[in-house]
Amino acid sequence: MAQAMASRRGDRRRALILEAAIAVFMEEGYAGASMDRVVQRAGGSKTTLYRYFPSKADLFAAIIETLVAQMTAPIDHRAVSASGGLAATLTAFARTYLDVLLEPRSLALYRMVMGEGARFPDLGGVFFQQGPGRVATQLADYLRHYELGRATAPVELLAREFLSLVRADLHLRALLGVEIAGAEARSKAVSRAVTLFIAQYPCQE
Amino acid sequence: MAQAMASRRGDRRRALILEAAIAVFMEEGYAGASMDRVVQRAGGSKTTLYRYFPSKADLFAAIIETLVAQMTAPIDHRAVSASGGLAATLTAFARTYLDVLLEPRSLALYRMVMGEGARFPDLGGVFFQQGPGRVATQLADYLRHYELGRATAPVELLAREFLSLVRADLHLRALLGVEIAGAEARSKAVSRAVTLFIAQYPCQE
DNA sequence: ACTATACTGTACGGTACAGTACCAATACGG
DNA sequence: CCGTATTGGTACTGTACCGTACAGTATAGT
Repeated sequence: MAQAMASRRGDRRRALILEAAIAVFMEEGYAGASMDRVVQRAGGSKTTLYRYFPSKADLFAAIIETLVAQMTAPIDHRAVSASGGLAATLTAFARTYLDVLLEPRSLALYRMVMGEGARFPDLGGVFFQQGPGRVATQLADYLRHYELGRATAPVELLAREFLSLVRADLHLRALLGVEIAGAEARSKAVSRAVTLFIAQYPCQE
Repeated sequence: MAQAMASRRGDRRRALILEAAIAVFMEEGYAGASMDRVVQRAGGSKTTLYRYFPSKADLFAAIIETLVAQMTAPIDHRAVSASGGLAATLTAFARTYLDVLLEPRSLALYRMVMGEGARFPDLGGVFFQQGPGRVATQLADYLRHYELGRATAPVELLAREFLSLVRADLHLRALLGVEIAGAEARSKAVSRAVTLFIAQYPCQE
């Protein structure tokens, strides 16, 4: 079919442009990124860019959507294969979460959503619900199944607290451009978070 | 003296311009804020603006400096007057910290530093050291004096963990534009942080 | 080979912005 | 009341950018 073929070719061009745009927007931010630079990087022409993305705002929306999907994918995958004790599961989950969070793409995504929240209302809400919020919900679901009786607070709250502990100041430092924590610092943050989280339960046993 | 008088008058104009610039930069961000809008809001002329701030980057640096100073002031003050038990002190300190962190000015400051970190290297480092880093150091100093024997980890680490717990996801949600936590949510976050922090110590006693 | 569709290259309109030049007005000190 | 420093107003330069127009080229199915 002609249409199917065209669509496949079009999809490829679209994906190439989008990938180039992600790179440019990551480096320069929304305001700093120019459509001409995207074209230059993608290697096509301005006309084609505007065929797939009618405006800079549309391109930005597509970028955010793509990055969110890329970011949540590994965590979705990890959440399913949860087996073993509580500490081991929490450790594995937290490490995956932290690794994803500190990727350059994730950091750029957070920065863009924060910076352009004013010009794109609802963006922050959608992002939070579909990104960090969903991760917390997944962890809460696991906690709900694992331990019913001895919960000291609602599982949603417990999940959010644990994830905050995992982020610690590593996320903030990375976002501020101070430093991106290395492997040892991440391991330490995760183990401390698990320790503190488990310590909240009554001491017996 | 003529010079002293002139200097005083100049300082006032400078302060007025700076205040207007803070408002504009808070609303529009660095890239979105225009020097013309600053002039329009400050009510002077472009010439005067450029007399005090030779470039947009200089104006931005002055804004950051001012906001950091305004942000850390209340916490510096609070840190000195620490008296009472551990839980009470932690609660008071945390509440002050959280209130400051969720002020619109602080949120805008964080956003600006994060967003323009690429274009202004060292900015993130200086900000972190002088802002959040100093708060953590103050808390660590208090913890060091308060309890020597039964520490489970270095006080610097304990302080950072506690502050992370206080921030929880309230800071992130505010930065993303989801919502700014109200008084009840703040109280709850603080009390949960204190509870979890104290629970890490051995149960005896 | 023919045709529809996708693509390239580039020039252009309109706009916005950083920073400067220049002159008039005003405030302040002696 | 005069002279000096500071300020106001504004027009201007150069540049960068978003988005469009248009004329031509490659690709793929029939």
